[in-house]
Amino acid sequence: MNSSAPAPAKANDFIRDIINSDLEAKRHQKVITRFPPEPNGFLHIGHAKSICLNFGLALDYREKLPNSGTRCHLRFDDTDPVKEDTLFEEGIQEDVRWLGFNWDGLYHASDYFEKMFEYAEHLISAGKAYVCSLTDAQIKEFRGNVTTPGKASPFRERSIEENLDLFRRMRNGEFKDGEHVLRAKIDMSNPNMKMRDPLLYRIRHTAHHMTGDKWCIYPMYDYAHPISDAIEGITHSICTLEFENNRELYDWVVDNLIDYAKFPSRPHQYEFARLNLNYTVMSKRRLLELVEGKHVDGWDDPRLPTIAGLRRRGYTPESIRNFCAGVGVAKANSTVDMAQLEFCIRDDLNHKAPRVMAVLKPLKLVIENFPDDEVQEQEASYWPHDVPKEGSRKVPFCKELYIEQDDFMLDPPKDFYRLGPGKEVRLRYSYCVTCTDVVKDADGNVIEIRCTYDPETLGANPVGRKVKGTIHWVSARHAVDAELRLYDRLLSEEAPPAGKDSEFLNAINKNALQVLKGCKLEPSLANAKASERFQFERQGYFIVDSKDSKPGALVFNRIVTLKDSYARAQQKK
RNA sequence: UCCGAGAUCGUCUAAAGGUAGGACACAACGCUUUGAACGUUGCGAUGUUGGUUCGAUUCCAGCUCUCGGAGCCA
Repeated sequence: MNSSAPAPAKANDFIRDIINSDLEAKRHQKVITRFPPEPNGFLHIGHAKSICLNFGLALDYREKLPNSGTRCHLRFDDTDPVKEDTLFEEGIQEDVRWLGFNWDGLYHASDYFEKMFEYAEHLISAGKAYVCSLTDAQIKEFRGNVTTPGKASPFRERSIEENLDLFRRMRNGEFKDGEHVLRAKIDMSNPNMKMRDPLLYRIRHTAHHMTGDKWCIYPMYDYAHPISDAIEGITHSICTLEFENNRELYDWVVDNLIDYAKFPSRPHQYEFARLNLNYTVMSKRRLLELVEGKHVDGWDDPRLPTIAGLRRRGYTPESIRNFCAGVGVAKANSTVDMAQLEFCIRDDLNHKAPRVMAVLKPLKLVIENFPDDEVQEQEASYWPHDVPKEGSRKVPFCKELYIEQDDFMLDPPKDFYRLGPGKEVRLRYSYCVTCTDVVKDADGNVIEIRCTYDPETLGANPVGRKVKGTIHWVSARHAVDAELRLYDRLLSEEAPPAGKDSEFLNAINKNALQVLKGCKLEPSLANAKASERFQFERQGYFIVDSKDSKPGALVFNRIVTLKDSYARAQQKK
C-alpha cells in the first residue's frame, strides 16, 4: 500500500461505504456527484436531504482527496419543456446557496441535447433503437402489465435506414406531437417493465426555456440522465428509491454507448430512501395543491416544508443541515418525527437568538405602591447564564405593566407557580410582586390585576419566603405594538389520509396559523430588522417577517415554541 | 400474481461473525430570576422458522409483512 493512499473516509452510511470500497479498489481516484432537480417547482426539505448528501460527499472527499477533482455539480434536469421554467431555476439556486452549498459547475441536461441526438443515431445504427408509430394508447396496451409480458410493436423491425430517416425527420419537425417516438429495442417480455422497449424520445412542439425553438423532440429522463452523468464524469449518481427499477435501463444506456462516446467515467446509480416527515406533506403534487388552492399563502408560506417556507418561518440553514445529518441516509423507507426538526432549530437558536420580552395576550397589571411617574431602567441580559455571550439592554419599568393572560388564574391549582389572588411572583429582571386585588368587567372577566411590589427584591431573593415563579412583562407606557403570527404544524394528524386525491386537505391543522394583533413588545424591539431572530422569553423563538414587517408595524413569525413541560403536564390531566 | 428493494428501541440510525450503541421522543430527579437550556438516571429493539458456527443483528434457506414498478413525468 503506498503511503499516499487516501485514508478511508469515516464510513457512516451505505453510500460512503460504497465510495470507500471504490476508492480502495482504485475504481475511482475522485468522487463526482450531482444534485439534479427538475426546474418545475420549489425545493423542499426532502431535497435538502439530497443536497446535503451530494454536496456533503464532495466536501468530505475533497478533504480526503485534495486536488483530485472531487466535486458536486448542480444540474437542471430539463427534458420536459412543458413543465419547466427559468423562474424555478432561480428559486432552486437561491435555496441551494441559502442552505450553504456552492456547486462546482452549473449544468443543464439540455446542454447535451446535440450529443444525445448523435448517440441516439448511433443506437439506431447499431440496431438498438427504432422509431415506433403506435399511438400512446397502443403503446400502453402493447406494453402488457406486471404479470403479463408485452408484445412487439409492428414497427419494431423497421430497417436501420428507415429508422434513421424517420428519426431525423422527427427532429426536422415533419411530424406532429405523438406521431412517432424513438424506442430502445430491448425486450418486450422483460419482467422489469422499464425494459420493455422504453421510450427514448418524444415529439413536443414546445419552446424550451434554455434551447428555445431549436428542438421539437426531447429525450426522456431514462435516456438523458445516464448520458448527462457520463458526460460530466459523475462517479456516483445518487437518487431515491423509486428509481430502483430504472437502474437496469440506466446501465443499458451507459453500456451501449460507452465505447462509442468515450465517456470520462462509467457512472453507477445508487438509491436511498427519500425523507418523509410526519404532520406535513412533501409531494410536489400536494404542495402544489395547497398553494394553488389557496390553502396557504404561496410557496414560501411558513407552514410549508419548502425551503422558502422554512426560511421565512425562521429556520436557519445550520438547523436544517444538522437535521439532515441526524436523520442519516439508508435504504429503508421511513418517516422522521417532526419533533426531530423542531429540536434542531431550538438547539441552534438557543445560542444564537437574544432573549427579549414580549406579551402575546396582554393583561394589565398595576403596582399600587409604585410611584405614579417613576420609570426605572432595569438591566436585562440578552443571554442566559449557560450561553457564553455578553450583552444586555435596559428595560423600562413603571407602575403599569402588561403580563400574559395565561400567567394569571383566579383559582389556581397548587402547582401553578404564577400569579393568583394573594400569590407572589418574580417579574423577570425586576421585583417580586404580590397580587392584592383584581378588577373585573361587567361580564366577570378579569381585566386588571392590582399588586404591591417588594422594593427589597431587585436582584435579590425575598427574605423569609420562597418565590417559585418568574413571569415576563412589558411596561404598558413603553410597549411597542406588533402583530404576531403563531405557526404550528401543517397537519393535525401524523399522516394525511392516504390515497384519495384531495383528502389530505381535511387533515390541515386549522390552528397552523393564529394571528395575534396588539401584542406588546419591550421597546428595544422597535427597531428590529427584517429576518432578525429573537427568543421571546417563556414563549418561543420568533423572526421579523421578511415580507410584511415594517417599522412602526412590526410583524413577527413564531419559528417554534419553547418546550413547555408545564403545559404538557396539564394536557395529560 | 411477476420483477425490484427493504425489515434493529415509540421515531431516525449505528454495529458487518465477538458486550446491540447514539440521537429524538417519553419519564423521574437535580439545577434554575425562562415550567427554557443544561446535567444525572430510567424506559426501550434485532419480523419469523430452520441451518452453518465455539459464537449470528450480521452468512445461507424458507416464510411473513412493507414499499416501489404497467406516463410520450422525473
